[in-house]
Amino acid sequence: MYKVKISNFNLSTIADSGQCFRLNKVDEGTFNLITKDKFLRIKELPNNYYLLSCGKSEFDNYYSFYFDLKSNYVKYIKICNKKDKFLSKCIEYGKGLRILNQDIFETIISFIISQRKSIKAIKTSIEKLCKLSGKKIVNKYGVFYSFPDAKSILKMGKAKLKTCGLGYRTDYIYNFCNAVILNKINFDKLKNLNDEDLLSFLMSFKGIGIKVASCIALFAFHRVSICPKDVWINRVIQNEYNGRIPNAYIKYAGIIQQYWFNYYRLNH
DNA sequence: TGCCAGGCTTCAC
DNA sequence: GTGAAGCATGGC
Repeated sequence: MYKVKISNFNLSTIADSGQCFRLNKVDEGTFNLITKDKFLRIKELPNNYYLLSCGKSEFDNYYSFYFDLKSNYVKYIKICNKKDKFLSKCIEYGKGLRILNQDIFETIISFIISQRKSIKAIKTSIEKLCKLSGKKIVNKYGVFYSFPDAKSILKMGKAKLKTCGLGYRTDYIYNFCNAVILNKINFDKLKNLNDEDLLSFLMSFKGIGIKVASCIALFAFHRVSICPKDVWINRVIQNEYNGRIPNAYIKYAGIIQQYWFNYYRLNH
């Protein structure tokens, strides 16, 4: 167990933000997080303290980066034009938001699943996938399942994979996993690509278009200028900004859109 | 119960 | 290059 103080951090907001799908509230102030094959229990304590089920070294080496705790969100928030009442409202509403650094493979599969699904439905599909092909994790908090790797997903076969409620996305996922094994894709090397090349690489796979590629680039590669445009963000841009993102926001458009998304999705 | 969801591919034009 | 049709399924 490790107790640590974290400022500008709100687990409920992050859990509802649609960037990760396995951070779940189990009780008021208590959350479970499964990333890849790791389980974490987090409990909120008074005065911005948190009790984590991991040790200090795991926190320093993994979760501090995962939750993007080294970034200064006050700096990001300052970009907001004070006259922009809409964004100010979104930022106030989304206080404690973080753009996570998630596992690349897990993020790719999760966002292929995400297309034309509600967040609730995405979570259901992902849990089924993990239960059918992930590794069992048993601890004092319960029974959980790791996020499977490409090999485990392929081993299931298409028919079983489809029972995760994937519909026409089944082939996309199956083919991507096949490519991972056959082409021996080195995910770490992708980190060296510039934004444009990274998006092109991701979009070379069937089932990954500009929106899904942008989500992957932002939520797994931390490309904070890339702005995924889904139905909600398009509505915001149309209804609040006359169809165009203000120039001042372009550098951190990925972060700005996350505040927009959180607010707009839950208030319209 | 019909409509919508963190869209993409395919096919006209 | 742009626009529209078709797509599987869960959740509300």
